[in-house]
Amino acid sequence: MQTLWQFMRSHPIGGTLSKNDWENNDFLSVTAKIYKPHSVIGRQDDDNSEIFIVKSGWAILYHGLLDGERQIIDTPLTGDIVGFRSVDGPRLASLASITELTVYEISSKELVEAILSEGRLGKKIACSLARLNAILAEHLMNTGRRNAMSRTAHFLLELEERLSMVRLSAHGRYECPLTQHELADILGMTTVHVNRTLRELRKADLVSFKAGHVQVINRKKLVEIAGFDNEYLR
Amino acid sequence: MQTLWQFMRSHPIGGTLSKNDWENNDFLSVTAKIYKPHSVIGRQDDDNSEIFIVKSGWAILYHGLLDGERQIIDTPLTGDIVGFRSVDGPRLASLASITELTVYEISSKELVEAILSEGRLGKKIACSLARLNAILAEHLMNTGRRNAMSRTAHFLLELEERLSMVRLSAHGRYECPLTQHELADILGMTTVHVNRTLRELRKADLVSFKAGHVQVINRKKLVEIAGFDNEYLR
DNA sequence: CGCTATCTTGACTGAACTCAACTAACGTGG
DNA sequence: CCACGTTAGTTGAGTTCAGTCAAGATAGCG
Repeated sequence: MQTLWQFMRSHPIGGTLSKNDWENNDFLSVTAKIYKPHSVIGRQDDDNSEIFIVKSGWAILYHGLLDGERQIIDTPLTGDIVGFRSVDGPRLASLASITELTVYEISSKELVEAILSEGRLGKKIACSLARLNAILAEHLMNTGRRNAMSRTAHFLLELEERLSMVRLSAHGRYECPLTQHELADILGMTTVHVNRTLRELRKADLVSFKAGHVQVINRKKLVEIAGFDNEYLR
Repeated sequence: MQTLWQFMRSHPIGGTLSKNDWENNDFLSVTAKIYKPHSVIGRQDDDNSEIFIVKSGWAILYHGLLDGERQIIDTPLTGDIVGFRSVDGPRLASLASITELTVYEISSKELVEAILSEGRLGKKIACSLARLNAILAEHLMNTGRRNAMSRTAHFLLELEERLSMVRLSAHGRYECPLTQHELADILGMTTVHVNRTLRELRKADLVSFKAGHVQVINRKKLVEIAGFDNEYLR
């Protein structure tokens, strides 16, 4: 059992709040819950209204379409908020763990009440949502206006940047537990084409993705063909 | 010159606040500014940090890529917030008017201060951003996992729903001042293909888009091929 | 050791793009 | 008021990038 102030200090939401700020607010308690790899944490269309904040591990947030296809909306990482809705209602997307995943689970109603009585929390949540917005907008450019190469390159660079911010990447290297199939559902491509594209990227000595390990080889060129600008992740 | 409470009562952000709620807060004044059709209200990469709230008219929020392509992120409508960022920094996208456009312009810094001192504002902003998130996620499904037909159908249904909420659509009819070229940049397609797709939709007696006028003809079938569920717009 | 998930590759297909030409609508200035 | 330029929309022919289908390789696991 922990209070929310602990979350507030986690990256990338930032830690401008001291523990003291929250002493009168520990009614807003959160439990850190641990899930096994490949478990479903929250299911699309379900009515349970918890909000999740990722503490550690990899997850995917996805929406299944009627024809059996799915689109992965985002890969929430440490500090990211999932499931906040503008109104009461069913979940719009499912959250599933990829690795072992630790999440804070907060009652939606209690979080809203806490926002009402503590402006700093409202600000943090708003900022976090604004950042997610920017990420989604960038994914939209990816699927809408970039070809397979530049799209894949862009996403791998995004991951590198996001992971750096939570100390999970350095020197262009990081662990990425996503399968090519999952990558395909993120990028709006087929598994087969993801495979070919990764081969191309490797052959061009730009970036390699093998056995869950990503290594940026030629950052300058990669950034160029991806049209990558990290400003949106700040 | 108006105070922000006026905005708060506008759809779809909802009007749970009374004028009284804001009497001690009219330091947060906002000016409603009117722009001519096809003017640029805020430019990508610029450092001015106003936040815009659309009062009336049509606008597009877009991001230009290096190769001259652009992706339209959203078409903000009455009540929608544009330009809120998680940190200080340049604009991530440009905002341009399509029709005559009236927007409230609010200093980013002042808005954040107001959020800090008034929880209800923070809640409203957070909810508004969460809704935008849901819209972007849906656009992502569109470009990532739906074909031209169902993608176009989906967007036309989204517009119908969003416009209904601000009383600008009824009985499946609404005015839409977007060109096919703009539609293409929203949907991640080419102008030519948008044209062909609209013809198909018309020929199948599903929906017609002619001369800025949209008419849903067979809603049931249209919803079906689009895989449309309006829940995300609530 | 066999089962299953993941990855890889090749051959073929097709949805959407490109290029190009033409029509329609509109505005504006001579 | 018509001539001209400009923007928007339309259509056809040919191309291409990514998808589909199918088969095999690899590897992790119970």
